[in-house]
Amino acid sequence: MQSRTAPARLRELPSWLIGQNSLVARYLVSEQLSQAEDHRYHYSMLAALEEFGPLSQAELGRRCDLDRSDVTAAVTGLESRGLLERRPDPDDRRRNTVRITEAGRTHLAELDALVAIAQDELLAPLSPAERKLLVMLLTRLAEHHAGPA
Amino acid sequence: MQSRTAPARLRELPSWLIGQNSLVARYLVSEQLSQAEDHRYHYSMLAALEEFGPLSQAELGRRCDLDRSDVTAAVTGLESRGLLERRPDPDDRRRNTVRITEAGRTHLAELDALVAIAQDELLAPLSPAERKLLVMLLTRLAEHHAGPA
DNA sequence: CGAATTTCAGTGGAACTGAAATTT
DNA sequence: CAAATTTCAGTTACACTGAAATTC
Repeated sequence: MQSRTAPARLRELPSWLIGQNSLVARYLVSEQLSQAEDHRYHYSMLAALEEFGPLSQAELGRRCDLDRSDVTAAVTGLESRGLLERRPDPDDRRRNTVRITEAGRTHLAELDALVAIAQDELLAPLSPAERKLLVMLLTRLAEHHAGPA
Repeated sequence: MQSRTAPARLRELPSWLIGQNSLVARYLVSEQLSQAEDHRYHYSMLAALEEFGPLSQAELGRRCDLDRSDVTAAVTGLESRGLLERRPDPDDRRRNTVRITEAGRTHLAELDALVAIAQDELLAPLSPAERKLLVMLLTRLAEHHAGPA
């Protein structure tokens, strides 16, 4: 991050602390996923398809908070690697139905392991109880700001 | 953020929770600072100059984790508003010495108040004790990942 | 007709890189 | 000569926008 310590005004700011840790988290996860030639949104997309079943590209974008255009490009990439299938939806011919393949499920399990390593690196200085506490507090914040949109 | 709930795999991930809250935090702080026609790095720079005294542009960039080029542009902007002064350093003529002005200190105090509002919005669902706890945990993470660079 | 979906081309802002000029 | 500083021009990665074609 920065080469010298930042101003105390910033270092004590919750928003700054979250931002710094977000940079670290992004780096650690990206570093792990790059070992599988993947990006963070590849993991999100495969996870969404596994959890919710087949989705249209638009719905996949909503679930993963990705732009429609970026979904189109990413689906094309994952399709060419055989990790998902894209087929026209017979019930609504505007849509493409995207579904994860068996190879995709296998791949997702590998990404799960890589992502878990990154989580452990991120939370290294905290005890199991402290990790649970942190996750609980962050979940409450996230849910508060997601609900009252 | 996303219009529908994200996969559980993601929602339970510490790195994802931090990332989501980081987006919220950035938005809330930016929204407040925009009332003063400022950006987040304006606040960082004025805070660093107030806390550390006059700095070269390079050192200011290190303290605020900003690129040399971006510092040049931002200093020019703040200088034109009279919030800081940029003078050649007589002791090392490669450098510009940047110092905050009285108007800059006054302005910084206003930004402090705006940033405080954003912190309160961000942490709204947490009790004072929980806020302290969260800040403590995030500080430990940040210091761990800053130290062992 | 209005609205949703997919696709592609293009835009915009932000962080960064390279190179030059100067000084240590 | 190597390294640091400032500056500017250009680049790159990334998210997004606009518009077209199709379908609901």
